[in-house]
Amino acid sequence: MVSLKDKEKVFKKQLIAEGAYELLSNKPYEAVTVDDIARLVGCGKGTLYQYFQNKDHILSYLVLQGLENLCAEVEKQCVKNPDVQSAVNNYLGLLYYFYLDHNQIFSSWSRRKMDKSISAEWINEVNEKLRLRVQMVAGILERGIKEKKFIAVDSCELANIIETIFQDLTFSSAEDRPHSKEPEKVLDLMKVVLNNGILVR
Amino acid sequence: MVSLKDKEKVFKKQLIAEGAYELLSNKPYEAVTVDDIARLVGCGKGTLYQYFQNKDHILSYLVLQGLENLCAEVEKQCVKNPDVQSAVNNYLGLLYYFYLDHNQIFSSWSRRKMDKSISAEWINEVNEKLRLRVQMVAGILERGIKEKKFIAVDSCELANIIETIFQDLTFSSAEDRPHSKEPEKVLDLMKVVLNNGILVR
Amino acid sequence: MVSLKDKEKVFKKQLIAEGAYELLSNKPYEAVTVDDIARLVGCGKGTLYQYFQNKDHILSYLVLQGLENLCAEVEKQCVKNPDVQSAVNNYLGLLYYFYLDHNQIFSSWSRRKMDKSISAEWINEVNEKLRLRVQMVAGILERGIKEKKFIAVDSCELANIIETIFQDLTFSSAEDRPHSKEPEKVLDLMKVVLNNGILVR
Amino acid sequence: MVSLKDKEKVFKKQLIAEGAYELLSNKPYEAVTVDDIARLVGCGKGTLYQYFQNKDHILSYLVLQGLENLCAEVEKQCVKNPDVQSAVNNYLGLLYYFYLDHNQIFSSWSRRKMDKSISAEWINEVNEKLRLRVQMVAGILERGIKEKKFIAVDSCELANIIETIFQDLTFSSAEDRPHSKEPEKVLDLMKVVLNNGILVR
DNA sequence: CATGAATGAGATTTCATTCAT
DNA sequence: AATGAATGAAATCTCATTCAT
Repeated sequence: MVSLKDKEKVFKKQLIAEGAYELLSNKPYEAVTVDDIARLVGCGKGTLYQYFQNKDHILSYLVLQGLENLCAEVEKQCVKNPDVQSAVNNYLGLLYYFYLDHNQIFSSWSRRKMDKSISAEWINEVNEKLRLRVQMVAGILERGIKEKKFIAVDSCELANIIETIFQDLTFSSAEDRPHSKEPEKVLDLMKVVLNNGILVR
Repeated sequence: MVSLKDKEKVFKKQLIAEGAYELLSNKPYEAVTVDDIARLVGCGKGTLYQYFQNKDHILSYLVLQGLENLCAEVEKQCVKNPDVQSAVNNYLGLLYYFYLDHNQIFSSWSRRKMDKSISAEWINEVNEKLRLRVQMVAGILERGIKEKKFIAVDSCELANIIETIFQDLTFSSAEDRPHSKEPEKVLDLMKVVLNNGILVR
Repeated sequence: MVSLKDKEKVFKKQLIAEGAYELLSNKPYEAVTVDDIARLVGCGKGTLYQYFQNKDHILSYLVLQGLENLCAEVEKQCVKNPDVQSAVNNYLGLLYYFYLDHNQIFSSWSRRKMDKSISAEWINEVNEKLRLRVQMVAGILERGIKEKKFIAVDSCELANIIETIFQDLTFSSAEDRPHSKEPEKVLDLMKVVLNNGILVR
Repeated sequence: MVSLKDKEKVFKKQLIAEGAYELLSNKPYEAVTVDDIARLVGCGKGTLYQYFQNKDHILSYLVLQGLENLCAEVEKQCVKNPDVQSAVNNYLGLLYYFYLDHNQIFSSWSRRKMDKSISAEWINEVNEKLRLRVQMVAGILERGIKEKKFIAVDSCELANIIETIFQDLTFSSAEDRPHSKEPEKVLDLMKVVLNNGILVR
């Protein structure tokens, strides 16, 4: 049984995470101060440090939570989908909107990782989740290849490419490109291109 | 007539830019100090401020110079190429290797831009160049569509998508993905997918 | 008549003091957090503040209690001892082992006192006890001088010097000096030197 | 040849060290902020960090410099003195006044060392110097024992004890003891006791 | 021109103390 | 009476930029 206190702590941690998410998904890590987060959440700076070990821990938590949610959704909408083509299209949609929200956070995270500012433990947790997801998608692609629906390329490699394309398709620097204003149209076009290529048959 | 002094100034500015490029293309902006650059270039910190207004100016200069070089290359290898299909494939290659080198710098730049740390003047200059290039590519695609070689989609939008895909394909966070070790193979696969899609005909 | 509640309070205060003693006699004041003490004692942080006004109060309490215990022992083993020479030697032993235990605490205390962090009231209480003890020893030395057993110097001053020597003999910085591993031998040597000096007669 | 700039740097480092000495020899390390030192020296906080790696480095520098000066003095006044008894008495005087000045700093230093806050390199440098000095004194005592002027005890141990006695004789907590106001008288008494003991022959 | 010492704003993090439950 | 979550002052340290030489 989980005590009331414990539930409250979990709730508050989530509250802080949400405030941090609001800021960190719109501004780069370096431009968000711990004070900013505390102020938005409506608590003192010190309080944050009761729920997270340090600023990087907050970021890592957001990355991991995002990935977990995405994985669950992929499992539901793609892995369990018997039709590989619609499974892949669903996946593209999930990825697209996911990175539309989380790109800034992921960008910040990989930067911090490069600087070796992030503890190995958190890096491992995230890598685990990333690997898991690519495997799920590779499995779907493999299925499609066996069913002769997809071209016969290395499924893992293709999964990685799709992953990367979408991550960066929503990359922050894109904010002033024309397509960013009509995300659905962009997604549709992406699907057409990915499925059929740009060459006329 | 350009005086000797002016030539010297240009030369020295380029020297500094090269040193800065070496550092800024391998580490995020925040992890590179002005001291680092000065030390690598072999001059005093103060000297940098005689050639650039501030640290952000150095970054902007690198971005702009990179784009200019790329534009010139695109003009030569793509715009002037009568065969649209090989023009596009050349462009993919140029983009791919360009971002392989310049991704960190572009990532840093867009982050700074978001923080409103970068002066409007430099942002405009860069946007100008970006727009110019997309237009060049859109022109090629348009040509291909007219020749019935490419599917009939909005050429501008498609140009943007290609642009973004490649920028992010080389995104820094990719450093531990499997494909990062064999860039040529990745590029080939990208071309296949982009040309023909993943669906078997 | 003392109520049961009062007895409980005294008992609990002592419990806290013992936990604090364990930590504060091994680490400098600054390195021991109120949290540490509460955790060792097995109660909440807030509880400590019901028995002590603040962290400094805990320290002062330990100093005072230590001194009181020592005074009682000195009274028993030295003041009431008819043989002045063995009285003094007993005193040296008491002092030596007392400071072996309490040095860190005394060091912390005097540091806090210098910072004016400690309330005048507690300082006075401690000074009172210190004075009392020096007087007891001075009394013994005086007796020895009258009995022509000790050299005729100012007894108060000599008492102070002995006090200080022993306090600092066990000073924390000594931890890597050779003698720190054989305390009894050190004590013996101290006694010899103090009694007879280092000159051969 | 040493350049003018280098000389200036050494001079300024010394200037900062002197300011820091003034504060750190009167207050415990924790009670002195980096700001305090900078303000006293008359420079910005950042300047200190150009001359010292961090706050602990300043402390270590003071400790080491103090020890070096003392060692030089001991060499001159004691080691080279042919009369062992006056050599020892000179040593007592040097030690006494040295610790009168440096006690707070040494106390702070050993506290930091305990907390493992101080880099191993600096600890080694200081330990080296401490060992050197004890050896010098042990040599003198040894000489005295051979000349049958001192009692035949382990010279190293005795040197250590003298060292410790004097370090702590001037220990900060002593500031309100009566003898602290007349340092010369205390020193004289110490010499008498150390030479002849307190027992009447 | 070139320099690099000086600067100080600003960031993260700790922890004694309070106070609502 | 007991608790421990919340607080925010205060500390250290970094680094882009300036400016006297």
